[in-house]
Amino acid sequence: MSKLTIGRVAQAAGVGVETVRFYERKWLVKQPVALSSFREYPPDVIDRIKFIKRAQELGFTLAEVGQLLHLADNPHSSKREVKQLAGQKLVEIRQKIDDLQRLASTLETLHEKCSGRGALSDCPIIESITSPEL
Amino acid sequence: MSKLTIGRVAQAAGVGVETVRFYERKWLVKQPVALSSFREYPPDVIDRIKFIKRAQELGFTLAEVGQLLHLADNPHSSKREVKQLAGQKLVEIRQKIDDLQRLASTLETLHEKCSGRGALSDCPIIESITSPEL
DNA sequence: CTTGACCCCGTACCATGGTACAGAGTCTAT
DNA sequence: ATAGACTCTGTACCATGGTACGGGGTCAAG
Repeated sequence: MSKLTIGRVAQAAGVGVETVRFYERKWLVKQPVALSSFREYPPDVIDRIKFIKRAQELGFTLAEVGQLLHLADNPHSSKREVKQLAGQKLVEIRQKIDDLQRLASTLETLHEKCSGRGALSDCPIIESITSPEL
Repeated sequence: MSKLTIGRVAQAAGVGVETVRFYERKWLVKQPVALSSFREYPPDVIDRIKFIKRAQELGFTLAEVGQLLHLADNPHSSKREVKQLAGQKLVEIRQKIDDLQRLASTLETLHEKCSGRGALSDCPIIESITSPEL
């Protein structure tokens, strides 16, 4: 008992079986020592997979989740390291927001300037794409 | 004269030769009628490629750029259609901004709550990933 | 002892927007 | 006529995060 097959793990963690194997290939989940010919997981792997999913929701790539897990696994790691990862990610996200906001305001201006009526001639959107004149 | 080789076109448009061929495969640039065994482009293909690049900067995918080009090529198309594409894109971008802002504020809260000092125990960031309790 | 459910591995495929290569052909200038 | 620069086609590869499939092996219940 207390050992889980990959199917049960996947089910409990809310992912597909293939995803668990994929994470294993990416070293996010340790390959379990199996006595039989099937993988046998300790129950805590479920939380590990949920951790991965949650970290992804927070914007971390799998490579970064790997770093987070490595920190969480290592008794010598510190809050500083984790905070730094989160800080970097925050900077990245803010940058992306900034880019998108500039994009949105350009597009918004064009959208407003276009009457949306008649043939394509003098369409401000097409014209702006044709000659940006920034 | 007045016919350009792919190398000159690419150079003039600021992209690689492979990119021009890639656009051709994606039907964004018409395959030119060649008398010789090399592609021979009319000069206006340069503007077409610049259009593609500019539209990408405005957030359109190549598939959407294809639609825009199709509209721009077609004498029966209307401002309405172009405005609609721009409007859809605008909605998409605003949605993305919204998502990222919620992400940033979550991450910001966690980042602030973490002292960044000491070992990993009780790190609010790790704890939040471990049990989201949203 | 057979059926069905599950698992194994390896590989290929999806979208996105290109980039890079091999091995060949062609064109231009000297 | 030959070197060098350019071009041709077709295919494979990059990152990202998986998903899907083929062809088997294994395991428990009936």
